[in-house]
Amino acid sequence: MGKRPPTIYTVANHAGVSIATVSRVDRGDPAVAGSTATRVRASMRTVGYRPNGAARALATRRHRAIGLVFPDLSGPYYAGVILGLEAAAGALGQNLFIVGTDSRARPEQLVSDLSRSVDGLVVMGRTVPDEVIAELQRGGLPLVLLARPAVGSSDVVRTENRRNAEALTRHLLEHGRRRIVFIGDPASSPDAAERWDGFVAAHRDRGGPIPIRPVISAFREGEGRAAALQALAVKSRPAALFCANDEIAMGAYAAAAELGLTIPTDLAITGWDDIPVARFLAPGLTTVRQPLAEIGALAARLVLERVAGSHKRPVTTVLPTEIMIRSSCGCRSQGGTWER
Amino acid sequence: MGKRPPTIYTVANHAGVSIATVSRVDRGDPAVAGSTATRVRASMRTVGYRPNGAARALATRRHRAIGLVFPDLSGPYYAGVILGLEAAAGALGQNLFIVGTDSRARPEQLVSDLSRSVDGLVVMGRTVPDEVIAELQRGGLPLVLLARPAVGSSDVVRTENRRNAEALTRHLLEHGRRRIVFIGDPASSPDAAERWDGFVAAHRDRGGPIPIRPVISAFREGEGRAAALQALAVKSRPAALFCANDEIAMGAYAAAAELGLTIPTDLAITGWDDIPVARFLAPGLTTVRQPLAEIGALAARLVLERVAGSHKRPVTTVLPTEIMIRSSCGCRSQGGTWER
DNA sequence: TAGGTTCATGTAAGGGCTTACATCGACCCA
DNA sequence: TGGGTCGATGTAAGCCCTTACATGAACCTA
Repeated sequence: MGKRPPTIYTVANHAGVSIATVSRVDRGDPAVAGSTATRVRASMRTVGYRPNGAARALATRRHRAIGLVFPDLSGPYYAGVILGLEAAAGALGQNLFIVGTDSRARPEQLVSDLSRSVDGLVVMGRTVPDEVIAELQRGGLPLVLLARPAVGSSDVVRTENRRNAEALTRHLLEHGRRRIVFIGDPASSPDAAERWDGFVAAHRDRGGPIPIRPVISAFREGEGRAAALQALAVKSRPAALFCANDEIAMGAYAAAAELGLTIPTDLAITGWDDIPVARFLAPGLTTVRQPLAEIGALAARLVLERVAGSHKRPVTTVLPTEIMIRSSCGCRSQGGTWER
Repeated sequence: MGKRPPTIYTVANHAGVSIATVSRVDRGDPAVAGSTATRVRASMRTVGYRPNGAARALATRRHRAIGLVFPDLSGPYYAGVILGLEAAAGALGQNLFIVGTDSRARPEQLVSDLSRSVDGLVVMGRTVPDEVIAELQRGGLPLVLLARPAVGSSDVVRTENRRNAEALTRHLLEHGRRRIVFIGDPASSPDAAERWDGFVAAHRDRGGPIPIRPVISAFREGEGRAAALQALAVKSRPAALFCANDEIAMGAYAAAAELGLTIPTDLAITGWDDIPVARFLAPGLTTVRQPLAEIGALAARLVLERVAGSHKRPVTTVLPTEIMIRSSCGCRSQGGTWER
């Protein structure tokens, strides 16, 4: 019982070579003669050798891994970003650690724990106190911040919010929807705040005392539905709901259905993110596409560049977004035709 | 340039203690006197010490991490499982490596690479050749298989498919829907195969030559829509579509809308998984709930039990599923009321 | 006051790899 | 034939921790 697993020494003995040669074979070093390599590989197989990653990491001083800290792993938005991050990290030969802070008691502890085992870290949203971020940064850990205000000199990846929020709001206003309610909490994230800014700016441009009221809500269907029901319960019902993300918009769809309101005739609804299901809703959801996978991929690349030491100056990248006009804003034929 | 990061020795020097004491402080060993601990912690902070996880892993022979191999990280189904897995792993103090095989060229390579850095592995679906699984198993790596046929003596976590597929099909038949088409490829996964089996069994029970045709499709909205359009294009239009998962069902909703068919009056549709959005569709989607988070959590627990060596005998767990009757099967009032 | 406990800390031997450098033949050319 | 090259392999010094065991001081008891 408790027998030790085979190590590089086991293999070396079995094959009658030195551990250096075994190591070279394992790493595919071409300096090893073909015949030797074959023999060593055979030995590896027969003794059941599985190289120890920790030992390798210790010797090379590289973990070959990056960490991703998320507020919450669920939801299509996060899934999209993770997907892109994972693919990019993988393409660069790195493994990906993921950690969701929502399920954990002490995020700081968790993050500093994670930081022991990675070469760099991607931190998304308001998951970790700035202080912890700064601390890690001071320790020299390559860091990329996603959808989060900058801290010190980290790289930051964000997406364009303000301009398109303004454009989309103007679009609704120009279609005669005067009374528009913003559903989402501007204080919940920098992204939400910027969307709110754009929303307000569009109204200001048009002049006049137009009713603008943010309704607080978490960014999930259930909360969106509740907030929409509340927003629609007033005497002078709004003509449109500007939802801070697509999940909220889906909740708003449900609310509209419950109240017997037809979209977009009685009520226009817009979302944000362009999650995969957005186009399958009936009517298709007008929303703003974020390049989810690209956000993740870019973050991975940046953090790995830092790990490799190739860039020093902190970079803030703002990725473009794109307004996807479908039917829910009242633009196209109603019906639920399937649209790109 | 290239200055080495501080190690345990740096801290020991700075604090005037031995490295053993520093180690003890770092791990919270209560044997250290309070005053010493305080001093050491101060030194850690001032020199900017970040413990090296690889060195620790090497010394303890534990990576404190498990790996998760996925076919594809996107989609609500996978997201749900990952979420549960991550939370459970985190609660047990383990980190989680995730790897999606879809984005990678050589899954075997990838998995054996990953296996160097984890104490155990969770493999989901048909992502990796059985041979590779067997190899790892032989190497003594704790392994849990998810939604995948057993290989050798691994633990397996699955969910109940057949019985509820049969019950759901019978439900449709009893509501007078005679012509039902199964949308999904039974060959694509054991889960799909079992759902198909249940679907067939229900028909057999009712006797008679009822049209049963599986339509091949990947498990995504787009493919579901295409398959549904095809299924509905025949002269004697089916009265119901039994979709192998919810994403396919969403595609079917889109197809129905395009053809001007009302759900459930003209066409009943059922899904599988009960992804979060299912209840927000209009009409609410009748589907079968899988305990997504629980699947993941259970897998994490099992693999960690194996790591700890507490259980040896391979276990196959089949988690129960639950039929969620909403409106799309024709059961409740039509309209889009929001239902649990 | 000698011997025994207890508590805090130190010593040193690993843990399993990578890699700079040394070694050793074989081969080549003058 | 001697010296030089080159290619394949070995030697050994790390990489940074953990932990069994040793040490030593302080305190207690008979």
